[in-house]
Amino acid sequence: MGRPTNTDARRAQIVEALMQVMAVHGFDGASIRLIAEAADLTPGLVHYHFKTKHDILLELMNHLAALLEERLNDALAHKATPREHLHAFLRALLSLDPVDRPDPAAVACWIAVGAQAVRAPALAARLQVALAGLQRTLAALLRDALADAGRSTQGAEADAWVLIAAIQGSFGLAGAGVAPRGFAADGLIRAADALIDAAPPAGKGA
Amino acid sequence: MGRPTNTDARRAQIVEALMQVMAVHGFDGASIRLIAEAADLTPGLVHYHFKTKHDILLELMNHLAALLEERLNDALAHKATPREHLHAFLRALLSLDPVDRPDPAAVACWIAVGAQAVRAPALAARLQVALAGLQRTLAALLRDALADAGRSTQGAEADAWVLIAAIQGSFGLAGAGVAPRGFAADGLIRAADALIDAAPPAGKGA
Amino acid sequence: MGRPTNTDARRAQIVEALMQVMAVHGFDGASIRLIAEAADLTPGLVHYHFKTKHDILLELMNHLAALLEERLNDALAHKATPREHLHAFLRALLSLDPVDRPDPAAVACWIAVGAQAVRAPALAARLQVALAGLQRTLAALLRDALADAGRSTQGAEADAWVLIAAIQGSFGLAGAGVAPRGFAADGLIRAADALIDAAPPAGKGA
Amino acid sequence: MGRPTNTDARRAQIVEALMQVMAVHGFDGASIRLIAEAADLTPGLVHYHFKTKHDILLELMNHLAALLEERLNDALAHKATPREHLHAFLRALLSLDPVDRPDPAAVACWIAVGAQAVRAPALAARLQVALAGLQRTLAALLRDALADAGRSTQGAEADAWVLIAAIQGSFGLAGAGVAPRGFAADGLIRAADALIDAAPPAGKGA
DNA sequence: GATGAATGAGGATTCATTCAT
DNA sequence: CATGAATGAATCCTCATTCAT
Repeated sequence: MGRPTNTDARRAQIVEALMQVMAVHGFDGASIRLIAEAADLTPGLVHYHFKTKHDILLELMNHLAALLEERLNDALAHKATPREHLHAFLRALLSLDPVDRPDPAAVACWIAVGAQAVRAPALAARLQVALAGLQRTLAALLRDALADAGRSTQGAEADAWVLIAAIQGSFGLAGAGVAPRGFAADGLIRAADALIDAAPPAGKGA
Repeated sequence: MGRPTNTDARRAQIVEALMQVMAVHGFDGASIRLIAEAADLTPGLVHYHFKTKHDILLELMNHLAALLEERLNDALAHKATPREHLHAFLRALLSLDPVDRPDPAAVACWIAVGAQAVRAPALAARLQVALAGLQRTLAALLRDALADAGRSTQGAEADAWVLIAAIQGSFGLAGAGVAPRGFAADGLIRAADALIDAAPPAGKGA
Repeated sequence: MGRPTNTDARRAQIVEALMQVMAVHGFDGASIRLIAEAADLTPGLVHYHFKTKHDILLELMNHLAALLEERLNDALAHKATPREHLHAFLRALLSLDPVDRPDPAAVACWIAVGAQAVRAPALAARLQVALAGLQRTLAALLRDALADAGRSTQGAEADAWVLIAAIQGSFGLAGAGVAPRGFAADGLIRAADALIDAAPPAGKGA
Repeated sequence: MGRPTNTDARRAQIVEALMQVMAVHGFDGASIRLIAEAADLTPGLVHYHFKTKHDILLELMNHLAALLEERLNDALAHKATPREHLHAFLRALLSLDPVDRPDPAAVACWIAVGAQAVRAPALAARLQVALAGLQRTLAALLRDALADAGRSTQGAEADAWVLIAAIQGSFGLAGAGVAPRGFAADGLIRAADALIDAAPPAGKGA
């Protein structure tokens, strides 16, 4: 039966390496040589496991999406009032939850992946799926909180997109060193609360 | 005596070409050859007018900042109620105002510039200045609207940053083809209104 | 497992190619393309084995120094009277010994390397080591010959430098096609003899 | 009659600039831009006065030859004993005469020109003429000194070449930072004296 | 699986030279 | 005379990818 395959481990190793390198150098700056060095492998071996550099990026996208989903599930596991639930979720997304501090490289990559998606349709498709999932979860949480506050849930869908845009944007601002450090989590929670509180009362049929 | 200078025109031409190419290929993908072709010049001439490719990017950043400022001033020129003022401003930023549709390339570039700023301190500095200016304007508008609504203006600064993050983020989402087309302007205006309506009443000293 | 290395052979091949090309075109004229052609390799491969062109030059310097040392040792191996020893050494350096005619490219390179050393500190350092070793050997031979002739050995150090300067200079003159062909060896041996014969007698402790 | 020509002054200015730049960067490193900057001119104007970069080098060679000749004449003007005469001449060549310290750039250029002469026949020819003139002068001085010392003048021609080689070589060693600073003048004068003192007596017919 | 040599295209940049003004 | 734009070839070097071992 020969030697047991280590392909999965190697692929994970390479994807992780791309994430680290890409966080610093961007996708174009992440040469196969740098990736191989970060993974402690040879360039040739990288291409044995991935046909092209772009394929590594696709797998990294999957990896990031999985990390995100995991984080979401963690946030949803804690039972609390709907509004606290929403707060916990936003904090988790923005990585400020003190219990579980994630890889800052993942955040940096998220921006880089977004920039790259403009010109890589396959990547954009995967990103869209991940974000759509995120939006669904967020919208559900919003609906719960709105209902709990006796408000119409009609705007939940759209509000969820706005919050996601704000999250995505605050990653970018943080990456560029713009905006006061730490404004994001507090600001977003304020905004979410405002969206709930300013929603029209549930009332008629809506 | 001597040949008249056309440097300013040429530089503008090259910056414009970088913007067009960068919107499609990103900064790293915008080779001097592509830029030169887009500007209908020789690669050598591009380097005659700009010492390095990065210098073109810096000038493009200035150009984008100028476009932004112009758009801001236009938005502020129209007199109206404070809230309408704010709405007009947000619409202008998101380029959905039917009167004055801007180059979509500028929007695409804005994202690419943000991604590049992580690795280019000079660029990040320029971006920071531009965004800080934008935040000041937005905060002022918010304050007016809050005051007019009899609300405390205390949160205006922070709220302005959140709105900017949301704007920046919606550019990114749009670029990646994520999120329903056109959600941005309506969503952001809803959010801005919510932030105003949910603010505590002005009242006691706060 | 894995492909066997041929780096050492390739590097030697490239260094040799640089030597041939440099002898004709100088260092600046020795483009990577020319070097690769001379070595029958691709330009890319040259850079696979040497990070920069300057690195090839450094290794060439080492190569030349090794060739020199080899030649020196050969010359010192033949036993004879001290003065004959010195003559053999000078002839060997000037490459006129009919028994062992060296690569004229090596001589041409020696001049080019000297000219380049002005601008390349690392190269200058290596050159200095090689020449200092040469001077030590030459001074020792001079001392032997002086002692054998009953002369003071005090000036041996300085005289060795003068001889080295004359050797270096005659390479240059030969390269430029100046000076009668073949003047160098005879002239230098005459000069060495004169320096010995004109030295003050050993006598008092000096 | 129009504006008076300033061509000669401009050409001299450019030649001088090449000398300064070449002393630091070598001939290949001396770009037209650098030369123009050093001469406080525009690149275009440089090519108005010289068809090619190589032409400037040729004129520089002439300039250096003229400087050399001037220096020789100065040295020969001082009357003294033949041997003192020779000493003065050597000191003058090696630029250690405290009365008239020359441009160190000229010395640095001299080496660079020599290295370039290998591949520029026209340059080599001019260099040859200059050095042959130098050799004639030096041989004459040697002959005087030999005759004055009652020695045969037969070896004067060859000895002059050796001294020139030593001078040329010591420039190179100095440029590369090799050899003890200042060894050159003293060493060469010692060598010249030795060549005279060790020459056979004039005697029979020589 | 793994190594490392090899390739070829393409990257930014420099530069001598020409020429319109 | 002088300026400065313009050109095109050549520069070194990097890189994703392939392949022999």
